[in-house]
Amino acid sequence: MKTPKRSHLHLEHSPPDEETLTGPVEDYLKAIYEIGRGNVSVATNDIAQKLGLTAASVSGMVRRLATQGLLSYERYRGVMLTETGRRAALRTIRRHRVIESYLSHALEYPWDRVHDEAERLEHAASDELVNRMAAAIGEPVVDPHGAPIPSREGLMDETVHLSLAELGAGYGARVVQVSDDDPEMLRYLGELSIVPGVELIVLGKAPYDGPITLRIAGTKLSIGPALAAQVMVQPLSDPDAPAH
Amino acid sequence: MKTPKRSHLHLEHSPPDEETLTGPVEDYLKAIYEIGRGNVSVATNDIAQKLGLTAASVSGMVRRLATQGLLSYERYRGVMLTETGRRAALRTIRRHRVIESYLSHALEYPWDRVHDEAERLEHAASDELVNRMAAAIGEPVVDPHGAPIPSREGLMDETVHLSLAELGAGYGARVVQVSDDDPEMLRYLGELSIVPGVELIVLGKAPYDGPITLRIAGTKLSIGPALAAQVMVQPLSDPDAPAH
DNA sequence: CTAACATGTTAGTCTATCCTAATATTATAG
DNA sequence: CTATAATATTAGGATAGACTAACATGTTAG
Repeated sequence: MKTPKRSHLHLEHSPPDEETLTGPVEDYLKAIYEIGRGNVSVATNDIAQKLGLTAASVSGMVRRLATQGLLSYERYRGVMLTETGRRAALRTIRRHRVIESYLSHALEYPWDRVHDEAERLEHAASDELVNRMAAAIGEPVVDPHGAPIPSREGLMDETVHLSLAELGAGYGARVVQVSDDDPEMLRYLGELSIVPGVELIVLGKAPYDGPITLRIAGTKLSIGPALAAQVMVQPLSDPDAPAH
Repeated sequence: MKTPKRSHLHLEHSPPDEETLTGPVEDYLKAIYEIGRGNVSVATNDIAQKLGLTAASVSGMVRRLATQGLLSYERYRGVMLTETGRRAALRTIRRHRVIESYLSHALEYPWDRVHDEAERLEHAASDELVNRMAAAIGEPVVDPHGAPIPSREGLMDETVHLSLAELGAGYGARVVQVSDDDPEMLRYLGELSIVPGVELIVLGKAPYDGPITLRIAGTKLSIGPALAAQVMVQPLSDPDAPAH
């Protein structure tokens, strides 16, 4: 399928027969994918907020992307990626996450700094480079924050995880993924050893959105619910059972 | 010296208090540096040709770069980098060559493919990334084609080398550097083992721009003068002496 | 020293991407 | 079921970067 399907509108100036998306276009597709988990209709404002743009800018861009067959768009009704758009988004996400992993594993980048660097490199790196990076560090399946890396074929694990804030008192869980875009928060989580792979137990939750008390690797600590909401976990089978 | 000096023109719209050069601007500065070897006045047409643009486009851009203090410009008279422009150019050249070296050493990129990849990455990679790459492969001083890498402080070996085409018959020499931007030519040179570091002897030069006969590592071969002109060499002390 | 050629610049467009301000649509609270 | 709030879109404009066509300046050959 070399030629992307066109939408009903037909304002095109040059035939978009390509795979030569610009940086901003890749950013839009990625944002739309990440907000909509791939196949839900997404609101203009949410895209604008995620990209740090005005809603007006998003309206304009989204109209053009629709004429290029990357998404379907009904005004005032939001936006949904087409299959072509979805593939492009996943390609960019793969690049981003492989680059993050490579920086972390091969160049000892601290985990709070890989995101910004990858944000720029993802638009410049060729597929060949990304694949070589992935091979060099053993084809990782998650990035340093625990986010799943799409395969070369464009498949990604889309499991939705529970957040630590949603976990009931007494439950044990393994940290699966943390939000990746706030370096300061990442440094703080790192200090607390709240990183993908570690196991923890929720000792207690103060009411009215109060702090959550945890035990991690023998240490007791407590964090606020806003932070806990950024930490995705996989509950361990048995309440009160120690991390196996 | 945080504030770049302004030229006579004063059309600026936003204060360029920067270090935030765009990709195209970095390309212009790099091209001007490479054509002028750093401190010679450079012609509009030469810049246009090097960048694959029209002369008209270059005229326009160059005027803007002058208002930003990156180069000095007198219309119809060519262009010369300021100290600020020179530093920016060398920063980009360092990025390019470190990236080429890294791709080659750490990711086993073939030497004919590193240039194009670096051409895109050089605008996206941070100084931190470039420095980590350089450190990871032992602070190389030349790139895979033998071109010198500017230091972090912006100093570069500017030695001008003889080309193989200029070398007299009977002379021995060590290949120092080859032109980097033609992948096909690089593959061919690689097949012939004409790579930086190897020693060779010019056995003969046919007159009227005829082929040049060489011995490299025991093998005899001959190449045309156009190709030989792209190979820079360091003559070895003694004519007829075998490569020591 | 001037005509012809080479080289360089300006004028006027174009596209991509963003913005602000004004307007339109949809959703919601009484 | 309307008035208001929330959301989204259009209108109009800016900037960076590129192009073509027309014009200007320099250089050089007789």
